[in-house]
Amino acid sequence: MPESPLIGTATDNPPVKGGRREELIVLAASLFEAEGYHQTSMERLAERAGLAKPSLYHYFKSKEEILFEIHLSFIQPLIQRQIRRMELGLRPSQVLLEAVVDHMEVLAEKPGTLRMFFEHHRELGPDRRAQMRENRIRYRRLIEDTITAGVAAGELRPVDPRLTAFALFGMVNWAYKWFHVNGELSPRETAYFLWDLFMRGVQHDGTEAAGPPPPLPSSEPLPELSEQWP
Amino acid sequence: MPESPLIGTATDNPPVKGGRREELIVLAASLFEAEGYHQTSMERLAERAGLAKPSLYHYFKSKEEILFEIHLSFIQPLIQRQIRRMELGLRPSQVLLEAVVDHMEVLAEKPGTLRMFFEHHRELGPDRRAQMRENRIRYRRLIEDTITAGVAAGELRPVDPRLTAFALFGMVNWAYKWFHVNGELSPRETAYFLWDLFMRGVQHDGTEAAGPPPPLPSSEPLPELSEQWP
DNA sequence: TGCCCTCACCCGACCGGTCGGTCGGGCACG
DNA sequence: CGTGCCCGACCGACCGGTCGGGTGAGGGCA
Repeated sequence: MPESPLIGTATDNPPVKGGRREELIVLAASLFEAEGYHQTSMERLAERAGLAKPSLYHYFKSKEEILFEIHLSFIQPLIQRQIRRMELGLRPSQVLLEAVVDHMEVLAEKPGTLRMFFEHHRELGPDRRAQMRENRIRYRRLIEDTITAGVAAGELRPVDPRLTAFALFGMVNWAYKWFHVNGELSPRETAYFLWDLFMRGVQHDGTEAAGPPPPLPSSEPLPELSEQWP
Repeated sequence: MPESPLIGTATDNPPVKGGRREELIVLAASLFEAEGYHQTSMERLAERAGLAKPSLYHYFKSKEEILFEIHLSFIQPLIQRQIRRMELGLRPSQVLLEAVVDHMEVLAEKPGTLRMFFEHHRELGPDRRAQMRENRIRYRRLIEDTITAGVAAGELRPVDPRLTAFALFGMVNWAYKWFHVNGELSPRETAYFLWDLFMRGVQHDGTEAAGPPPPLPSSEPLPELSEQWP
């Protein structure tokens, strides 16, 4: 049984449409990644697909629809997988690690997808944009809930779930800017590095902030620099 | 004495050009933020500036030049301030905090600047893009060096400076996606939250990873989900 | 003081190119 | 003989950028 209609369904919009469509979506993402979304014309995409431009419109109603499908192909499995994981009764920390791994694997397997998702959602029309907004919020809540569960289980110290989720998202999502397939680190290793850093930051501190003292109020910063800050 | 020529200089290109130019740069950034870079025509920008389109070309040679100036107005002060801070002999952790604060303050004071810097650098022409690449790398090295210094000073546990810098950048830079001026947290408070989380993650662990055990090798994840991951 | 020239600043009207998208039709397979 | 798939040719809109010219404040000069 499908999701609530607002959230959107993957490829039921076009009824059957064989695997070619999905190939085109992946191809489009990697082309947009390489040459930029706005810099890539439909003509160019068709060329790379071995088609003429009008043929693309046999598979998609518009360029925006392609962009939207790229979005869906990322967020839908991510949400579903996260839900399943949470149902399995794993430790919250473990759930978080697997979520991070999911992200990093998309990075490796569907080049461009992450960039489109993070940098071009505003180019979607109002309806689709709203739909993606729902999906984003929904996924974020899942992560927040996992964090909250981790706190309740005593795995994490008491933290603000919202801010903490944002921080985790930042660390992980940012990787699309620097992660290279065929780099020294595999997606899984990268995921583990980031997750480990995050977990350490969020664990109970045996010594109650042993390191540098919180300099929040005292650090009115570098007065002689302030004025040259426009 | 100015920087190396490749790195670029702020507003010496146009010789004098009163403060109007800078106003236009800030206005453009906030407009691009609100309506999208490609969705904002020069006509529209002119309108919001109370000018006719040709008048814009009195101040800028092209739309790309505006984009470039937005980039510069962010990265130049950031680099200079970071260099100065490092020369002052503060504790590395303190230097990092101030750097994070810098980011968050730009977010509050120059809306749109961060988004342009992170999402539209690929729209710059080859020369300017290369120039910004230099600046990026340079700034990253400054942060990496600060991290290395922190390790040397015993403030941080031994970590990979490159990966750790990326993680920090992610946490901090991502804030442009969720931070709201007039939200509950000020830029400084937000900076402190993120910095604190980071520092905890990077501190010496008194108990050598007291929390969850590293599940890297064992966690071949959820086989029954794997196949539905395209 | 009055004149003119310069130059920063401004604009209505226009242009050329690009690009998303369409039209009408062709081919082949079940 | 429909239907999935494909295409050459075309169109309309938009947008970055230009052209040629206008205005007025300031400054040198007689």
